[in-house]
Amino acid sequence: MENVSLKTIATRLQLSTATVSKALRDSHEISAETKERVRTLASALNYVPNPYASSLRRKISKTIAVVIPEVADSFFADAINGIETIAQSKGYHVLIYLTHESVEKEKRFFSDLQSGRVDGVLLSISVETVATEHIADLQRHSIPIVIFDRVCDDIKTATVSTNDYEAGYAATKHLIENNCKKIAYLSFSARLSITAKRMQGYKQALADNNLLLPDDFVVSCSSGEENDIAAIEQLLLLENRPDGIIASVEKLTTHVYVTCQKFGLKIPQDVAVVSFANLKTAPILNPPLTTVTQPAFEMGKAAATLLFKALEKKNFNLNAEALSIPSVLHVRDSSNKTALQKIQI
Amino acid sequence: MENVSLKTIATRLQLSTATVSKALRDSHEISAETKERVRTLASALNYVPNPYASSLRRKISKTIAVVIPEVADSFFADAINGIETIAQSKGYHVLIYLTHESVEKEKRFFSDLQSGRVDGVLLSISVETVATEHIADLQRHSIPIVIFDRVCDDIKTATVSTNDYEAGYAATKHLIENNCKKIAYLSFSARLSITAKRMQGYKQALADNNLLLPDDFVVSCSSGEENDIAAIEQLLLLENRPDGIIASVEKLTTHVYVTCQKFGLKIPQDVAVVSFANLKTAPILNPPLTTVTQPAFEMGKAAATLLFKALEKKNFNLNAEALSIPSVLHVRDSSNKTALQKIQI
DNA sequence: GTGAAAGCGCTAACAA
DNA sequence: TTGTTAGCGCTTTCAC
Repeated sequence: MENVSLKTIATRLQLSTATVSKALRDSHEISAETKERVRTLASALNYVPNPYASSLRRKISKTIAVVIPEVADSFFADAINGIETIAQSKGYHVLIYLTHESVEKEKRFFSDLQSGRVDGVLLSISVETVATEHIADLQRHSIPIVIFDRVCDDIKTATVSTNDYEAGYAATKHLIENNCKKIAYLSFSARLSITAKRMQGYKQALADNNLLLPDDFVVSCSSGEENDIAAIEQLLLLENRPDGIIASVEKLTTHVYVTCQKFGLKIPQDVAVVSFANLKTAPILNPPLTTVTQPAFEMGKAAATLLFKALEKKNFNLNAEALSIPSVLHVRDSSNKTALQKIQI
Repeated sequence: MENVSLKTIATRLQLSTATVSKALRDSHEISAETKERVRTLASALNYVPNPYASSLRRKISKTIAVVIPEVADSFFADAINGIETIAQSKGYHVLIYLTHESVEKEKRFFSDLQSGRVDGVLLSISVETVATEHIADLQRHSIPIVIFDRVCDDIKTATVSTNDYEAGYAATKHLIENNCKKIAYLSFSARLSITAKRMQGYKQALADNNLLLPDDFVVSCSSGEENDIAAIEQLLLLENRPDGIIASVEKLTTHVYVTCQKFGLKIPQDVAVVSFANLKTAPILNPPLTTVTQPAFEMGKAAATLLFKALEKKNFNLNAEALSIPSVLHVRDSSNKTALQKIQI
């Protein structure tokens, strides 16, 4: 099938491509009659403009990039959903890049994005990302970036996050109120904003309740599944083992549940559990899991909305924006045998 | 920051853009010395070629589109992972389009893709898709398409699926072997290849075991969460209620579990359950869920690999390809109190 | 081994 | 209101 271009239409209608182009973009300088003729033929021929030709000329791509660590995580899946919803409504296209938690990949993506391939970027940094020159580099190319969830203070731009500190505090307080005295915190990587803030909240709640805990109650889990499991097992084998656990990321939940079962520990009687998770199956776990649920979909929408504001108004100052959307504590049996609650944090 | 182009490098080196272009593409007609000078300056200036200019000229975009119903589903999340892995290794970019089960959106996406925006498409059709003209249209523009998971016989192209019929059969047989006599099947949409084939397997297994069941043991669930829940409740309130349930898609699992609990029905004693699902939490559900697990990641990789074969060899015949990667039946407590098994179907 | 010139399909400035 | 011209940044003959 031969491709139809502006020229095809122009020749057939004895017009110039410029006129056809303007007609299709509904320019006021074209007569109603010509517009009509052009539109009719265009749709009859099934004309679809070549976006790259337009992009080359106009220097805008109508495309954004989403750079995230992974998709197989309820948070990111929901966030993409939110992003895609907004992008679709704006007629934008969405490129997906997965870093798989590797800075090297992140850097490669960012370097490529200097090419003009996209008009803006939504980013959630990899766990390895400490230096942020690659991000600043892209900003110097005037590509607006909005960082969501896993933010980074070094990067001067808009952020969309949730109240991680308060959530960590609320989760811990909740466990304390349910008679936990020895609460462990499973960290993902202390470098990551989200885990760090959640941990600060956890520590503050402990301090506010005069609970002093040994150092090994904060367990770092970020060096592979095997190691994570080993670390969790070690924690639960401590003579002075915890009676409460806070899992700072969703994927640790299964390990905690499995390990408890392996050691014959009952949840919540022996160990109460709260996870930062967006699992749709939380209510049907054994036992139902108390979760801190992030507003993933909303965060995706908010981040995309901010990005489009920056794209639409060039004098919009992204640096001034730091949105926070609250998480929700869903109390279920894993931390509490009695009431089912939904607490806005 | 001003953008560096081929021209920038050419002027600085007193060369023509043609030479620079060839040097960067490592053409044999350029001297080693010139290549070296060009490469050095290019990397010093942080030159990144404009993909759209190249695309316009060469008529290839190094980009593929993934058109799927949703992301917030373990199968599609894992599949994207597989797709992205292959795409990254080929230096390709991935555009994501979510149909949210709407043909209208699917059609709009396919119409846009006629523009030359992508070199190929990976597709899993929406539940509403019956007519497939929009897909054939795109094929007429010589864009190779590989359909995965939710295939469609009307479309003449390569497919990657799993052995849905056998999986449906195996799941049913498994329940029968575990003493279920009245097995219900929760369909998603009978039009969809996957649910239809799973159902055929289910029916054949029933027939092979001389189990005759009333029509209302096949329940259609595809008209919204509310309705799905109502339908499942109705099923479990039947006087002659099922003692086994097969959920043909992941998202129905929660509804089944919740409804059973609501009615005080014990899984598996009162009702055994098997779900087609890729839930990472299957082992820690209450009770652990017996699943038919699709090889999502592998299917994504296989589909992408096929697409790239078609992209690389223009005489590669996609129509001849119909790959099937087997699912696995993970037997857990929801269908069986005793042994834990992993059965290759 | 290098360069000049044309052109991919579109848009924008300027004439007519 | 319409058309001419130039050019976005790159690749590709083809000449030198």
